[in-house]
Amino acid sequence: MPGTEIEGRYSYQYPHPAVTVDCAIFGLDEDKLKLLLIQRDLEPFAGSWALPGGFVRMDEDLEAAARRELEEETGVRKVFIEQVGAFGKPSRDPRERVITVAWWAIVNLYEHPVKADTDARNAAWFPVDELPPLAFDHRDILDTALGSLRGKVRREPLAFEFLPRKFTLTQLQRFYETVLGETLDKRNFRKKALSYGILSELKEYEIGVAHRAARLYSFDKPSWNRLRKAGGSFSV
Amino acid sequence: MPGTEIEGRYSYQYPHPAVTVDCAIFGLDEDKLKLLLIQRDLEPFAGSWALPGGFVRMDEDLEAAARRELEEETGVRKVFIEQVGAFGKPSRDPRERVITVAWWAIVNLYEHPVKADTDARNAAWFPVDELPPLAFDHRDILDTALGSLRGKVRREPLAFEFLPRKFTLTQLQRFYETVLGETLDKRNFRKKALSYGILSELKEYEIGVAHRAARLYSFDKPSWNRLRKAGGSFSV
DNA sequence: CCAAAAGTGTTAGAGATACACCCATGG
DNA sequence: CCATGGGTGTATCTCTAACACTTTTGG
Repeated sequence: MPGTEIEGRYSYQYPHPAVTVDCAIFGLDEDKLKLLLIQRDLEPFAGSWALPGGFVRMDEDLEAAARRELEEETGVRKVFIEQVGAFGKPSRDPRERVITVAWWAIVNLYEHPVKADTDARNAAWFPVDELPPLAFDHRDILDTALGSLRGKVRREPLAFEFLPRKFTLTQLQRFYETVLGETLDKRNFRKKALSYGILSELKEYEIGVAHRAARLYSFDKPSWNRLRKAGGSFSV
Repeated sequence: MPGTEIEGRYSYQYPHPAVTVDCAIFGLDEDKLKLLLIQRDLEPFAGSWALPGGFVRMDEDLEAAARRELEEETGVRKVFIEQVGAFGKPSRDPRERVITVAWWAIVNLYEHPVKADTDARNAAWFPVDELPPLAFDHRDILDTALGSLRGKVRREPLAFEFLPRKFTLTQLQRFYETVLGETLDKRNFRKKALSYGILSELKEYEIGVAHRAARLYSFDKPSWNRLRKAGGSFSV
């Protein structure tokens, strides 16, 4: 490695830990932020719940490994994922030294319900504020992931990666309230959301609701790109 | 690993890449933000400049490894360091698969000048806006590290980890201007810095300057803890 | 007395917050 | 006609940004 004295045939002169990726997969359900967990069937921590994860293959990019795990668990491709960081306390896995690179993603929970037992593994969505004890150092990882998620969501228009292409302002507000865990003032929220000029007002409305139908909007990506290039930001 | 079917004696069933830490060590010099680089003497990238780094030992925490590298290079202990994240493109090191966990630190450049050639390695400080081409993917790492540094410095009172215990408001302002790469209005800066109530006005003044001596301040950590607990923040 | 940096307040504008009622629809 | 959520505007306040001159000190 850079700055160290390494010979060509050095491969096993240096330690080679196992490296995994673990994914904090968030979903929204009825105004609750939920997390997808897998119940372990083997030791250590057999029976405990854990973040889905797996080994990084030798020729596989870290992000690709995370996406592979995500897809195996949920069937979802092409969502936004973000790295949380590396976790590597020597004792975090009792079997051997395992360094994990953690990621988070936020997926539409309705479209991807559980898809669990395919692997004979038990999977379930838990509200983030009512989680069971987690295996390994997954509680630490989750806490860091949640901080990262909330920070990112505040500063970048991630909501639109998650919402359907056409959405109501109330859906958008709910998204923020649920992810951030705080309530927002309706009028102020709408004013602000519209003020960036990155939402297109459609000539369509919600259907099938037992009350006045809400107008639909879509995310105007070109406007966002222009705004971003002009040094603009997006925050709620 | 969590969610995967692993047996006890599985050690070499799964890939074991090499894992390193690399450190972006920043220092301030005459209103310039500088970065400590090491000139490589071996292939690959012999002669190129690189971030200091090295292998993570099998029983060593990632942060401990980063601190060890930092201390080897600069002699500095007990400074604030922050993880940037893991970088692991399969091709990033031509010799074998190497995943690196990057960190940044900010040290006092005067107190820790170069200390380089102890290892027969050439080390030097470069202004961050006049860097030579870097080895491996270190340019990527650096760019990410700089973003992380600037974000962190804006939101947390890191300046005081770096400045001497007693400092002038001008020194504080310089710190921010240098790290953030932008100039700040003197009156507004002072007003804001003092508004948090986390600076103690000392009854001492700068000495030995050829102009009016500036008042010294110190960081009042208890006040900061109180403010932080009350949900307060610090931003410039 | 000159050079160099310290120190100090006010104003205007932008953005944030607080707040309550009528409207449209389906059942 | 009722329950449910949709939709709207204003006033206040706080925070930010812009801006220039006098003071102190050492040389």
